Amino acid sequence: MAVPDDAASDRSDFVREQIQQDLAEGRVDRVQTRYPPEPNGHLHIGHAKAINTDFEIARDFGGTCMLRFDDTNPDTEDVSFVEGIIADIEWLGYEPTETLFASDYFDQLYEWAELLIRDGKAYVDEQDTETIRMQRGGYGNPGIESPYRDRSADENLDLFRRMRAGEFDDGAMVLRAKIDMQHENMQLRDPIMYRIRRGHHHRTGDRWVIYPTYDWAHGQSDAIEGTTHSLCSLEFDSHRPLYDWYLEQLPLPHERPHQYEFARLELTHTMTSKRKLAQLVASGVVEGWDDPRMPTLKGLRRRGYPASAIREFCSFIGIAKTNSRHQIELLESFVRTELNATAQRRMAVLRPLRLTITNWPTDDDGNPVVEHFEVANNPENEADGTRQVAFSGELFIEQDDFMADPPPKYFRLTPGREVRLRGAYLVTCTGYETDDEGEVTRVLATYDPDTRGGSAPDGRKVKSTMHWVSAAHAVPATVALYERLFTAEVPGEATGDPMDDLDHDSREVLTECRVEAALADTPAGEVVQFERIGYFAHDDRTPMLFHRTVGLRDEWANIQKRQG
RNA sequence: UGGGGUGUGGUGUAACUGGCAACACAGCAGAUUCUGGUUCUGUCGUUAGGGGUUCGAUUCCUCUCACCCCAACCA
Repeated sequence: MAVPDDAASDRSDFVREQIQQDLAEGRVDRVQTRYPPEPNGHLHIGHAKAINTDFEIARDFGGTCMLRFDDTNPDTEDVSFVEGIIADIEWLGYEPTETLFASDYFDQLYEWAELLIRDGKAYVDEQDTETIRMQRGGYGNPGIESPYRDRSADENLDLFRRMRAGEFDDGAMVLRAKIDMQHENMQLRDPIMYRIRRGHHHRTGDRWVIYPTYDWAHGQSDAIEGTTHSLCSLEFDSHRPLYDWYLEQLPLPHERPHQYEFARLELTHTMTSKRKLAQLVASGVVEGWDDPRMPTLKGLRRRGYPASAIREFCSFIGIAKTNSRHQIELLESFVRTELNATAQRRMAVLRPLRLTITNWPTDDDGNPVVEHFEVANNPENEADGTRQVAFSGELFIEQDDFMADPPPKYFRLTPGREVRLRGAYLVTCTGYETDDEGEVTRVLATYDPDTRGGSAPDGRKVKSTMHWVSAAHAVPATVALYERLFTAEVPGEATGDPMDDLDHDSREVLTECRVEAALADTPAGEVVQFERIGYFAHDDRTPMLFHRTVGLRDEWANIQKRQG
């Protein structure tokens, strides 16, 4: 099993402690986990935590981790999901020891079902769904035993074989485990093991018309594969006694696996309901499962979230049994930390405002002089080297970087003030032009020729350094800015429907951006830092389209917020 | 209703199983800085509630409260 070793391996949690104890006391002599998705949808950030947990725990104990598809419901599953899940796990950076399918165990599961029938521990029930549900009791009502509960083993066997042979219609009968209709745990009130379904299965085709339920397939699959520690989410805790009961009835090829439950990952401003996510896609609120606003792994990837940042985040938050919701800001801080170290710096002007250097020289032919400056690709990493950026007398700066009448603590360009154009010169604002509506259309400034490279020989300081592009050398680009898809921290908390908290303006597309020429060479999918703005992912199919991964930390924004 | 699970700063996670409640994110203040970024320093603030055992309780006992899950022929 190959997994990256960037995650902390010295952390402790209730699962790791359990495993240590199992090892120490000789209950197991190896560790095997599995990640068991149903191939009926796309993986999202919540799944990343489960994947991280299963793979990292196995790695910490020198064990193995399988990828097993729990494909026991032909109605909802599809190969495209199998392929998507495999690709997403690989992207996340994990390599399963083996990729397996519960459907490969259908024969074994069937044999074991017959064994239970012969032992008098399972029976065929011919009642309909509604009746069975009513008889299960609950909400203060006692369970009622099915009239078919005490059939002979021979009769059950005959019926079950004919179920498999396709003699009965869908829903006509089911195989049930014979446990205890008065059990206080509802899961043990004669649970369904098999139902008749004529859907086409993505792997077994039409070979089967009966399909095992989750409970009858899951633990047995774990056991067949040799799973030692079966980790799942909290809502399965009441299934654990059933998990154990089934395994106790069967001759297993390995030691018995045990199930442990931990809390799912939830994030603020994020909704991970598969059905509702599908609704977002279907209604066109987002552009697809890989829309950069989606919490899917495909979406996060397109947005520019590094897989390593997602892994680090998952490892950091650890596993616990408390239902909780992590702040999306924490994930974002992991993304920034990773990108700060790795992303190449570039200059990009998102909302251009013309800046004219009025004392800029012309050459012998009367054309403005063009100079080239060498700037660092990443000040955090000298090995990333430098690049050349063209500079001349006509530039674009960010509209936000000039104010004719600035509020307190505004450090940027304003009439009379000197600032630095990053890597180039110190310039002083001498005036500005406006249109009929008073909008600033052009800023005028003079440069100090003695400050070439950006520092003054007399050592004077400026309060602000600003990014810029040369009007004649910059190239156009489209930049998509994203807000949170859901405005509420807990989508749906107020009304019960997450869709009520949807921000229908969560994407702003800027088409007039001017960016430095080097950005045209950015590989598809790569994330760069637009200096002073944020991290942006070059789209993987549309050249010169950039998605904002996450903004830089912005103290000025905080100041403005406080100023109201 | 029955059963199961969980409660620690604004948020999330820890605390050698009885011994100074810590780490991160967020916030605030300062230093550094050719990114209002980064980095560094400081600061803020926590054991759901009552009772009990104990020299000492987040930890043990007890009662109460709150929240989550199960009661599909989904997983």
